[in-house]
Amino acid sequence: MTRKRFDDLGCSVACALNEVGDWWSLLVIKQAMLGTRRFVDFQSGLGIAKNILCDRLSRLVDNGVMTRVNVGEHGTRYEYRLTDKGRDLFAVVVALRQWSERWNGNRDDMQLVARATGEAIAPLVVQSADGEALTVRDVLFVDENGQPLERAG
Amino acid sequence: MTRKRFDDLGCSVACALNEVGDWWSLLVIKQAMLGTRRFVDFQSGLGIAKNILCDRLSRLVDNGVMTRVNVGEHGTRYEYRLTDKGRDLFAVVVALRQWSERWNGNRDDMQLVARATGEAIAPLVVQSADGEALTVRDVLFVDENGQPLERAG
DNA sequence: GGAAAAGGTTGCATCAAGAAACCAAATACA
DNA sequence: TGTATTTGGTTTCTTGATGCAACCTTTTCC
Repeated sequence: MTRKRFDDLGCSVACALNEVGDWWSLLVIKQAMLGTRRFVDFQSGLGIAKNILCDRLSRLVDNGVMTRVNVGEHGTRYEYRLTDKGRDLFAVVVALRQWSERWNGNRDDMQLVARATGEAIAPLVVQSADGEALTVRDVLFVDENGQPLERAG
Repeated sequence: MTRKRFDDLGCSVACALNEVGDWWSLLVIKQAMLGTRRFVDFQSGLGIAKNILCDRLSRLVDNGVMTRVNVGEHGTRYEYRLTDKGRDLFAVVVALRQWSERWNGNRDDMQLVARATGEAIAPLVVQSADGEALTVRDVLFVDENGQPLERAG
């Protein structure tokens, strides 16, 4: 059967997962944030099969997350770069990193620091409009009429 | 071939994706954050096949993201609830929601507001230790010795 | 000009996803 | 109390995705 479409579920999260929700896409994006631009570097850096990498890169390009630019002097030699839309996934990548480090321990061989200070970046916090920290218990899902739906416990 | 393992890639993001990185898991978690606890409610709320839902729920339970509690009076009637680890994925879900709304428009039929004020929550911002907003260009990936790796452009 | 690298494509074997049918235990209901 | 329905789940089958290896064309290096 065809893979289920997620963009008609009436949910932004589903819509996002439709674009970057598969096993490899976010890792490709993270690798791009790390500085990788060439096909072979993505391949060796991630250990991904070439046909899968082809498929993911072109899908990311189709969705406007990355662009393919021709850098060959006499023809076809490509670089894949993040667009603004792709770079804006930084918060998602950081959120996943921090969650994994908190609950699974740091299995990472690299760390993320601020360029200016060299210090580790701060934990992401969901905040209200006036700056209060919010957990999932402090929020409400409301429909378009402002009517609240049930909430997690 | 067996699906590639992501937890031995030496990357926290890969490790996180190994637990919640497939198409359905994050949607199940988001649904749980919305208040859903029963098997049938997940099923009808997401339109997911029962065998897939079974598999995802038990995998999430195995990974400590959710718990299965028996609420039957004389036997087996289950509820699936988020653990602290699961609730801590809130920032990831919010990051994905906000990204999707920014770049794909709001296709959501519901909104996320602070329970106390009723106002929409603030956009997530990656910050340095002293509170400066950071983009992907403002950070450095360093290895365990503090040596910087390349970075995105 | 020759060799190697870059960027794919194709074919094949295996695994997961999706739909529907089926099932046992536990409630609801008359 | 007896029956119908709900709940939670398994099984079967078909289709799609994944991983690997081989091959291929253009481009760059020397």
